[in-house]
Amino acid sequence: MKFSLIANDSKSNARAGFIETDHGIIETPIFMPVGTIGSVKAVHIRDIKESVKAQIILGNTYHLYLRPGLETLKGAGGLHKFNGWDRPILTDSGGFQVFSLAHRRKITPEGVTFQSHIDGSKHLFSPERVMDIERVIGADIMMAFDECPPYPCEKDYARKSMHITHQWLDRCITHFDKTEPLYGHHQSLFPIVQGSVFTDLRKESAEHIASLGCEGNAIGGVSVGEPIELMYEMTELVCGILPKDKPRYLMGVGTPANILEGIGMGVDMFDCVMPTRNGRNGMIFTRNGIMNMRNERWKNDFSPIDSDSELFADLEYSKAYLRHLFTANEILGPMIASLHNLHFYLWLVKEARKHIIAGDFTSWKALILPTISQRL
RNA sequence: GGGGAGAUUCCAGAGUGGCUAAAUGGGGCAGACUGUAAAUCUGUUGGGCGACCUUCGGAGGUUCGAAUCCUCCUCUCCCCA
Repeated sequence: MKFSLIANDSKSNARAGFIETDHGIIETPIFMPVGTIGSVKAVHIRDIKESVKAQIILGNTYHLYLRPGLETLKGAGGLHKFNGWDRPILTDSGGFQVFSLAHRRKITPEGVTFQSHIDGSKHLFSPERVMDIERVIGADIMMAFDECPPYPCEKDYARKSMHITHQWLDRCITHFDKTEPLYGHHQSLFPIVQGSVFTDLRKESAEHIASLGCEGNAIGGVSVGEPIELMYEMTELVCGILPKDKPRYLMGVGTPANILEGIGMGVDMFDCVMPTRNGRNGMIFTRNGIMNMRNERWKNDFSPIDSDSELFADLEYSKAYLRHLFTANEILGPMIASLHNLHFYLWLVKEARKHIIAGDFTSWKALILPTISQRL
């Protein structure tokens, strides 16, 4: 994997570049659609490629390990072959499930024991095991196994959790170095900065991560319910410490506004379930603001969903029709909204990249931010 | 013609003397959602800011008090001829 920077914004820390992987180039800053179980929910892979124009998608180690399972993934020849996505894939390690499935897991120094949410069976996720699974999945970018602590969280706990994450990281790196890719393409390992909302812990974690010389670095433990100001504060602090010549990935973020702010701080990669999950729940993001498509106000609005968009669905379907699909609980509603939101997110980061290169990112961001954040 | 069942708030459907503006669904309206246990979850749904006012097919009655008991009326459904 190779990361190259082609432009730096003069008024902010935003930068534009590209990542070269064996499955193709990723232009940064980039948004990565989330495809937890090997599917970006409600959207065809073909549409992810041709309409959304995504350059990399996510998969999740925990979910894919439980279902379909390693035998199937190995039999398919890895996730790329299994789901038909031939571009880069990043897999989250299951660290987020340590947080989101907190009531059915137990953390020990060895790793985390999960009780499957599917059939109740017990599974040990150790750093070594997670590396093995991510090798089987075959992701171009493998995330280290971490603990994502909740918010709020006591500082003592945050410190302990961070140290466990660092220890696990050592074991991840050791095991990663000992193992080989299974399908002939290069895989990279990204470590994750933790430290909750405590500046000294974040600093310590970021410095530790920065010293390891990995191919890219991630900021985790954000967007878990903390005030947005704290998320920004932590992101800015950590970006100032992580190496400039490696991609920075802000995990789980976020709203369109969060992403633009993150880009301004020097983040290169984002992922979030928001465009798909909120889309399935009737919320769509546009360059003119945010709409709840279930609201009565769209009932007789026969104008296109988004006349500024180039997406076929945005032009061919009306707001009234999309509202009808949602109120009728018709599956096409979530499909259109998910497609639309992903297309918008990818448009947003592409536009940001364009303005970084053109040198007017900061003024463009200031101009667009209030508009895309408003409720319609 | 004979016998039986029933009419409840937008709909379906509980409730059978006071704790009932009335369970529960559905529908409607609104909100939440940030490395996905999510096509999920939450709130609200007679009027009024309020002490209160108007509601359970219609009219009358019993009672301190009725959607709930009685009388008549109107309408609906089922079974037998």
